[in-house]
Amino acid sequence: MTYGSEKIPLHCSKCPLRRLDLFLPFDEEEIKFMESFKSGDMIVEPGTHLFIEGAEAAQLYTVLSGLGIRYKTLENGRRQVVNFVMPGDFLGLQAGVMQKMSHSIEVTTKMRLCVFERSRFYELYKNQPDRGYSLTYLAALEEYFLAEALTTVGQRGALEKVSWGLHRFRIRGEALGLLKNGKVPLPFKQQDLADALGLSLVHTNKTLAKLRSDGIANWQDGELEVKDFQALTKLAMVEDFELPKRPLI
Amino acid sequence: MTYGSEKIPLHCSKCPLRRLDLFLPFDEEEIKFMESFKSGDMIVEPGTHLFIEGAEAAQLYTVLSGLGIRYKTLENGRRQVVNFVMPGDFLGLQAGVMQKMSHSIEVTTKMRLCVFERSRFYELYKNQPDRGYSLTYLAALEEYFLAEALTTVGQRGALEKVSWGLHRFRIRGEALGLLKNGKVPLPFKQQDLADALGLSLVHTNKTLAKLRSDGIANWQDGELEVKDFQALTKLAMVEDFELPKRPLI
DNA sequence: CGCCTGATTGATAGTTGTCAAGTTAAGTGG
DNA sequence: CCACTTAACTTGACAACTATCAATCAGGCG
Repeated sequence: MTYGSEKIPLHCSKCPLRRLDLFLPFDEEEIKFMESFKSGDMIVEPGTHLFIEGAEAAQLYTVLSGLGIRYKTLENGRRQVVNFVMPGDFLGLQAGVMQKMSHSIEVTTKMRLCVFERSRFYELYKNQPDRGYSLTYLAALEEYFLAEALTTVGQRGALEKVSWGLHRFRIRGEALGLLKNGKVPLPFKQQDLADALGLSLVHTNKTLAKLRSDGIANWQDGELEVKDFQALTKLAMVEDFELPKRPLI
Repeated sequence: MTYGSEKIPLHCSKCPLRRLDLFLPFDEEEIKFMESFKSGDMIVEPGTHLFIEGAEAAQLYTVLSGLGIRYKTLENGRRQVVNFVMPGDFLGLQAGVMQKMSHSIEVTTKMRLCVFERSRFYELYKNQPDRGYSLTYLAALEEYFLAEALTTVGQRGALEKVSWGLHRFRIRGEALGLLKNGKVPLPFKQQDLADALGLSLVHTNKTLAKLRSDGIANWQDGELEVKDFQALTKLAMVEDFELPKRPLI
């Protein structure tokens, strides 16, 4: 490990994420088990690749803070951003059950991780059925988000796509308690969003400019400010969207 | 249930799907448990909706034979086909762990199903850790397929998309033992494929015509004949694709 | 100050969508 | 048994959206 990683002991019971409404509650016994299951903490720098598409992985992670990107690459060099990684996400579930990962994960901002050993993965199912259940839950959630993204990329136009993306960022950021003064941090590049939506960088840029000049949303200097949430919601066609609660591993 | 359903007892140990190489092996005890877990068989006619987006579901299914479509609809009336349902697929996992389904499932050809009660879902985790593990496995597989589809819809051009779709059908059909005389059954409509790839019906049709006139693949009368598999593979940009084995529930 | 990355903008080209009409095959009712 | 209807598939013409190309601009950093 030359990740520039360092030890930072943090007991699960003190995990700041638990306080968030976004996550399903934990009982004492579960916390105790997870504490024993956890093999350590780790901090990684921007640019680090936590997983590489097609490779096996010895460690699995829960994101405590920081942001990243899940992506797949094609023979022709193009890249599809499959999802954005945010605190609370469990990374490596695929490597846990299947042999390898189907996508890569790159760290965008300094990230703090909780580390687990893949070799002990099956223990969860054997000793803690609830935790196994939670893992299926998380996998089903990922499936849900991916289906939404697929629908967006397949059926929405450019303005709707970008609106959908920003709406999604705003909702997730808010649920994580990152909303301050009407703004959520959004330190990704326009190219990242373009690759997530299946649009070209240029067209994404122009669409963002339109949302800005129409007074709907402002994404600049790594921060997103939604000025007219209702209009954004309408453009994104997600009238009744509610971010589902999720288990924390 | 007015689905025109009928009873057809079939013991799990005699399930014809087990013989296929596509599925991971089962031991005696597992078969015994599944037999007790299963609540019945059912046959449904084309046009039936097994699940409706957003609704809760009391039953979960394993597809024994027949084909179907998973899809989501948007406010503007457009439809995204999220995946095609084939024998061996487990339906309703999302409803099992989360409250509701994020997509609908419609039956395309007469389908035979193995039925389970959602209320007993948690038993799997409690009493049969291996089965719980398998469910996570299946969910992770779905995630994998969805990510592939997302990459296709987001980053490939029309000819590549259609090639990818046909390649996928050919591979899945073959793995299910449906390949006969170089043909696999493909009883979907062009509109279904178009909705899966994020293309218009007209353009999909014209792209299929091109593949046909180029002597690469022929999809007509509900059957797909791949005449130049290598060329198709190249167009689809899936050089080293291997269909992963999967557990059967 | 020069270099590099990311963002921005205008001009142009191309792929894909939309419209409309026609064909084929299969069913339905008189 | 035959006209009529309907669903799915075809095909050509045209419009629209989005990509690509090419510059320019702004900020960070050695």
